[in-house]
Amino acid sequence: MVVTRFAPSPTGYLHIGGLRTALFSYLWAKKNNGLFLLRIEDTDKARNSQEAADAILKAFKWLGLEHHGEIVYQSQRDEIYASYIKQLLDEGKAYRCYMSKEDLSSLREAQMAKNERTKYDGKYRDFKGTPPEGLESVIRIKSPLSGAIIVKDGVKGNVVFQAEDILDDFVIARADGSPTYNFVVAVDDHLMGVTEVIRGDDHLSNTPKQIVVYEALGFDVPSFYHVPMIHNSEGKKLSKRDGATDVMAYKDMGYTPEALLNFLVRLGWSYGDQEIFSMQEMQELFNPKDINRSASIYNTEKLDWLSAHYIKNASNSTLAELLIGYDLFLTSHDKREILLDALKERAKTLKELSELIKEILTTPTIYDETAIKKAFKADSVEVLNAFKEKVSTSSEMHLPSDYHHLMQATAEEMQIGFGKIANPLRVALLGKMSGPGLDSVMAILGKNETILRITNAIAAHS
RNA sequence: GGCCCCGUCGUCUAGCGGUCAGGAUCCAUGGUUUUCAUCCAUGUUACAGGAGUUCAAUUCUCCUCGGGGUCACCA
Repeated sequence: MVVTRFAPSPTGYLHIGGLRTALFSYLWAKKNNGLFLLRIEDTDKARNSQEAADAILKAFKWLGLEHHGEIVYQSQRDEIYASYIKQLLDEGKAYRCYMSKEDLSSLREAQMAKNERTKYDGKYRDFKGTPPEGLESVIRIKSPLSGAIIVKDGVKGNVVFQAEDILDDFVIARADGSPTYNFVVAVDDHLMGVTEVIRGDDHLSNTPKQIVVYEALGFDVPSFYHVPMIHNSEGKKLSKRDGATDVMAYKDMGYTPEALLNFLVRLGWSYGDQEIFSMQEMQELFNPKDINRSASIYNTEKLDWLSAHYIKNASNSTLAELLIGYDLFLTSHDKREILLDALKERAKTLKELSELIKEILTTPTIYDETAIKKAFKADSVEVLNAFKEKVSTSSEMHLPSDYHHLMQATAEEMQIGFGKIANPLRVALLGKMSGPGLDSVMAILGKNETILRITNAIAAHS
């Protein structure tokens, strides 16, 4: 069975990059009828917060990404880690190191001065004497001093590291006894039964250390897929300074989960020329072996296009429901279909759509000057009056076609082109030159509001 | 700096020795439309550079250059 996981450290909100690796992990588990697990990496008590963990969960909920089983909090697993650390100690695969932080940093300085790689020198690796009195100790794992460590990576291929280049006896438990990242990752991934680790490629150089832990503990090493970074426009790793990287900010901007997820799944992954993926399709088609090797630059042009696509293809009832979040209760509006049909292809986000709706439903009080100049000619008042007269004396005015017929009749009777009536009417109804078809606008507004707006415009400009 | 990864249109990408280097987005132009938007059509733009291997390299190898990541008692 395929078991994947997402393992954020709760130091802040869920950002775009994390969401993408979470999505990849989720999709791969789904595709294989496997498990997608969630683990909160909060071993560093000083840096983590429950609020941050909750924020991440909230984002998952909005996006509809569901994880299996209980959430694993590393901060609650001290005894488990302690027992494995004890095991390594007992087996002689790890040892106590009494070097003080001061000594460690002067060791580093000396190495840097000699232009050597900074690493722990193994002073206590084979220490057999009596432990120094009153000194704190950390626990270090015995790493191989030489030889190659090969990370078999599903996207990068086999990556070979030389032990002497990168390894030293790294700390697996701090002075206060708490375990460190590279240790707990390996322990938890094993205990949780994780078979495939999909994560950012900033973790690639940590992987050899984790392999050291896996091997010391006798665990099977899972498969790795290191996903390239998402860069900002400067080509650097996406950070919190890059503006809207909080996933929930996209909700506020009016993007839907389906648009955001579709956008993200195509960042670093592709399936031929296909651009549009429903959640269903993603689950069927995603495969981590098709992940790109190179980093991508974050740019929301395509997100906007995707978002517009999903909005104009959404059903009116779906949109009406989403719009409730913008204080628009179209569910009870009898002109809902006409309104949404007319406006949904003009909005890139739900927020825009809501603004468009509010705008059209608001009686204009100011009229765009250039529009007046362009459309409100000397004979316009006469034309509008004639049209208004027709509207007021007609009884059944409901459909766009009802209004369209009256516009046509007016134009014919006055022997003028259609534009002679449409242009001033547009300004009268909307206050500007652009907008949806007028017949739809009037059907949405209804007879009384239509007459009112025409009357207002005439009064303001005659 | 050591180690590791990466390098196709501005951006997201297809390509897995022989292609007019394809699609999408963006931008521009034209058409449709009473206007705008949508939609449709058309167009501009890319294999970082240099050596090799080969009958043939975007594709394989090496070097250079460029970019990124990582080197903690953070994750």
